[in-house]
Amino acid sequence: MPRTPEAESFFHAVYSAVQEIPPGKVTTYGHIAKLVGTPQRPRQVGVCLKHLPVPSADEATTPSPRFHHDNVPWQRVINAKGIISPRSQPSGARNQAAALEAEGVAVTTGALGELMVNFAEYGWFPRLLPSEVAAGAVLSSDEDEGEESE
DNA sequence: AGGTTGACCACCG
DNA sequence: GCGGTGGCCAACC
Repeated sequence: MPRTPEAESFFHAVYSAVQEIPPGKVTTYGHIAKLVGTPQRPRQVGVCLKHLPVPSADEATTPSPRFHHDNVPWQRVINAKGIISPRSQPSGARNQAAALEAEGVAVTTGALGELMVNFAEYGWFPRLLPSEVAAGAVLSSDEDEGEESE
């Protein structure tokens, strides 16, 4: 859990943004960082997910946190190389891969055992969060899709 | 109270 | 295209 109010709001923003990734899609830490207005801190996005609280260890005694492991689709965030971050133990990445496959995302295994997802097929990279668009943010009509066709 | 680590990334050689 | 570097900042020694 964050120690300072700013950190808490940052965590909050990150979790909200991650919740907007559609099922069956993936994005990157860096993109989430951009979406929340701090493009230079992809690293802290990873920190946020790492510290994602468990749903409710004891629902009766513990105040259920607004964001937790079960309502924030952390598995839909991977690194900019299209690889599921191995972080420290491969088991974690395997677990994440399984969660993605469960929602229809194809995960391929590289020569070195890296678990990869094809951005061309599953990538989700909006300029603005859907919720912000709904809130009235106006985007210029000069949209342009720079989709790299693999 | 100071130093290191890390679910990262863009940039340069 | 790969390896090193700098920036970022919360968590953890």
